[in-house]
Amino acid sequence: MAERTEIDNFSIDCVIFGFDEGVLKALFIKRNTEPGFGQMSLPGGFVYLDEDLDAAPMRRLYDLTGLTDIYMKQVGTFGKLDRYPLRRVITVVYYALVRVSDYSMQIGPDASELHWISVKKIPKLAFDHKELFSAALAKLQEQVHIDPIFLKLLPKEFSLSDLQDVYEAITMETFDKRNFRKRMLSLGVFLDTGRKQKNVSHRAARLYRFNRKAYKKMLKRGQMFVI
Amino acid sequence: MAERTEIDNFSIDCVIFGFDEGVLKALFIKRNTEPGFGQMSLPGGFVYLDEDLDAAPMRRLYDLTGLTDIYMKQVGTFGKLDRYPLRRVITVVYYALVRVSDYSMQIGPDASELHWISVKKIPKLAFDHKELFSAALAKLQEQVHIDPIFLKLLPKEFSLSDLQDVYEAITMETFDKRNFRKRMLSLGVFLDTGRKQKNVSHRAARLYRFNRKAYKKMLKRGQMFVI
DNA sequence: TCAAAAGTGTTGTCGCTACACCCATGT
DNA sequence: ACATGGGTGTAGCGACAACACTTTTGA
Repeated sequence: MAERTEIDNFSIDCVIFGFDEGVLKALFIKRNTEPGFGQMSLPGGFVYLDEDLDAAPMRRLYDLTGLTDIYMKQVGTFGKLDRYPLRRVITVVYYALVRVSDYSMQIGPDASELHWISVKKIPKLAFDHKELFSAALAKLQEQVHIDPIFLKLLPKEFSLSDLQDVYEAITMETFDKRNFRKRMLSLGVFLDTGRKQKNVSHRAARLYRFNRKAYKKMLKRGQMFVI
Repeated sequence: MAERTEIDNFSIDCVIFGFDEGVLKALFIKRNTEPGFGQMSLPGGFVYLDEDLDAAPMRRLYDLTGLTDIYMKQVGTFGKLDRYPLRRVITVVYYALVRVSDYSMQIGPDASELHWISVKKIPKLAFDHKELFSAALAKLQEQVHIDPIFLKLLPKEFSLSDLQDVYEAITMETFDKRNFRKRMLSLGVFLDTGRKQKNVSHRAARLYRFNRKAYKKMLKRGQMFVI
């Protein structure tokens, strides 16, 4: 591949959220270069001069994990003078949502170690990455009421308990099971597949599928995923 | 003033909202340089290398209008390759809220003309500024339910009708007068000053003032300005 | 038979909506 | 006296919160 020019005072950082066994996690890199050697940080990188801004985080995520077609959303842009020690760098933060089960680990050249870490147990991060991460989490918590975010975190077929687990993990609240189900089913966007869970050591749950057409109608009715 | 280095592929643009006689307006510049000569555009400019990102739109607004201490909020960052004809420029959009009555016109060197234009009658704009403007308006429409935005648009003392006018102008909806007042007064954050309008050719309205302490309590109760 | 999670209805309360007329003031 | 906006109350309905037990399945 030919060398491409980077805009070297302009970067992107990604907060990659995944959902794993009822826990909301994010993907971090242990830095193996200075500055910040040995510290955890968000995966990020510079933007190429001949690359759309929104393409940069996608490319970075692909290099890191091999995943494509990932849902990404811009969180905000951070540009304090001292946020990066070597020089002045403005960064745009994105969050991504991935199914951890789809995820295939591919360690790129500048990522010595990748770690999924629970959002409730975030360690000290390099530079101002804690602030970037918090902004992304706050944005996700806003969006969960507006968009069908669970779609990007759950498999195609899922139980209502899975759904509730996602909502509880993101909002950090707990909900009454009956009220939650009533509310979700009343939206009319979940289709009972007739199938059930297999190989579970308890009563098997019904599996549902999201119905996009019904979702469009729901939006026209002005309904949301607010709980 | 000493010359400062600009980051020349990185700019900010401002959508400056004002409220004037019941109409929500935004401030535009008629460009007097190429590219886009003669077209309306958002006030914007480059970021200095030794300047915090968030300081840049404040500086630009000050140069343009002489106003300081203005409420500003980041809308988003736009970075398509072809968005600016001369070269690759990534731009961060901010919106600002000003009281048109406070506003003192000061035309800077690269602004041949400034115009307040109703958000319902936006003309063709230079480059991708229509998209930037629309994003800012959408953000404002979200925020109006969350933050006491009217404070930045109205004088210190205002009538409930003024308040309703602001909400209707921003949301582009109309509300029942009785329900609107009931709702707003029930929040307990508006203090009757005992004063009334002067020199109006109809019954004078009571003037209210916003109570910040009561507002903090309201937030703790989890209430919002949703209508 | 036990453990673990799935699944299921009702009732009360509170908040929202809809709706129409009289009042104060300046011209 | 008239035009203009200011100011007020109620009733019905619908949405949400609170709440506990039975069912299914595999180990």
